[in-house]
Amino acid sequence: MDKEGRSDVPLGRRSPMATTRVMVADRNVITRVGIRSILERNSGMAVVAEATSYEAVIDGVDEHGPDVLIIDLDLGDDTTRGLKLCEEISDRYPNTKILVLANTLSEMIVVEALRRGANGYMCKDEVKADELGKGVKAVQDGDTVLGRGVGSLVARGLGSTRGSTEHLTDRELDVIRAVAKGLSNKQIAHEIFVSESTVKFHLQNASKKLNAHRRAEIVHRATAAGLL
Amino acid sequence: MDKEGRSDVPLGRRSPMATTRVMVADRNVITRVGIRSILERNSGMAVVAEATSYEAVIDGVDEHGPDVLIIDLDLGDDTTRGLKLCEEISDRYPNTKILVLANTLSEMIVVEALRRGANGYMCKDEVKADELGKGVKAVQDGDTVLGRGVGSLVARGLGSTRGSTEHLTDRELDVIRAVAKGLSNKQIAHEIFVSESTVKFHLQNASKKLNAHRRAEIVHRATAAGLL
DNA sequence: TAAACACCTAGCCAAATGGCTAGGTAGGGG
DNA sequence: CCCCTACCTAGCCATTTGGCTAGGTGTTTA
Repeated sequence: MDKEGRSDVPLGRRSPMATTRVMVADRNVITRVGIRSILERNSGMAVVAEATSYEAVIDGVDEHGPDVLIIDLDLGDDTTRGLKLCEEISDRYPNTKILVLANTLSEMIVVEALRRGANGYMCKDEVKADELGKGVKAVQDGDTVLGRGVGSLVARGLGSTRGSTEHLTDRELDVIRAVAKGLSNKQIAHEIFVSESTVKFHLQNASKKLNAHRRAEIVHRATAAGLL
Repeated sequence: MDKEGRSDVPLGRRSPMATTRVMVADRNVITRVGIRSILERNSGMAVVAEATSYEAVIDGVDEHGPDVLIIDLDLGDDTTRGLKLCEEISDRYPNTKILVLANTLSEMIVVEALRRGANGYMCKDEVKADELGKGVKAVQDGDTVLGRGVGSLVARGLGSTRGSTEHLTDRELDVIRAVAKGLSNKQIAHEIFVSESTVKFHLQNASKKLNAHRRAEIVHRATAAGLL
């Protein structure tokens, strides 16, 4: 998996030309083509790489050292991996700015992504064609970009006194996924090899974090947040 | 908005040229641009209209009489409207073939869409670039197209003895939405002005239709099916 | 007109849930 | 070293649920 070396090539601003080198990570061809078209239409941008899986993102960034990585966090069946990827990329390749382009909009994910090194967050369904290019330029310049709707969402979140943005632990997610499958606490306990009490414990904690009071609501909110 | 007339022009195969006239309905710019790029890349196709709302779809079809309408059923906050739209379009404009291009894949929605006049169903995340063009051509030729993954899904569904594809009634959806909000049966009963018994009744029916046994699972499945 | 459907209501009972208190371990970081 | 976090367990009790049976209405459709 690990391709070794290659870090000897200086990343970022390597070209004397003013073209912004963009990499697109999205499992959806239509979206990739769309982004490419929009970006290459007018402004001096070039899509130099594409990826459709988490592994390919790392490889691509390592190989092409793009100025900006446009990424949909949901590249598989575990959005959490997308978050971790942000952390890894921003950590190992600080010259590559990250612009998250998500399908769904959830305060929790937005905050989490930014906390882990993303430089911008936009929502596919909200963004207008020209905003995409501007967003890419902005993150490249070191700005933090929050697309249409995203900014106000986060602002509202910050406004509320409570830090409603605590993120769920792995175990809590395990339990929630099981709940979504319709399992009882007893069944879940058996499935993940803990006692029923523990299952209830995790659910109680998840309830508080998600501000829900019934398991059906927990599932709903977790789904809406894109955690499932 | 409404450009008047134009319906005097005979629809379909109007042009001596072989170009297929396509209309794209999707709220997402990126997707619209992507589809346009892919279709116009090689094959003799032209995107003659776009729409981003349910109303605009009708207007657009009426005005441009496209050969094929590529549509994402989810153009607002109620997928059900997308289904109804299929019915209306295929009813009033039989010369316009409908190719559904969905984000999510749910047997229930697929079957329902086909039943209501859609000529094809593909999933954005699964489709490959060349398949899109082929799909459009195929539905234009009168074929029924089921994209990658869709076919096998439906086949599996038909294979199972049970007609697991019954669709939820309005009332059932009301109740499920309330459940997703975390309300108890009592609260739901109060909210929609029926007795608690009725709420339980609707939930029992929904359970059977969705093959779920717990309200959390009902919410999950309904969400996965794009009904929420 | 009969069947089919969506809709509404009642009551029963075992099981599951939510909300709480009150403990325990192990690891990481200041 | 202590604090914080994630993780695990126990018990209590009121409330909610799932699953059932057994009715009712009005509308649409064959």
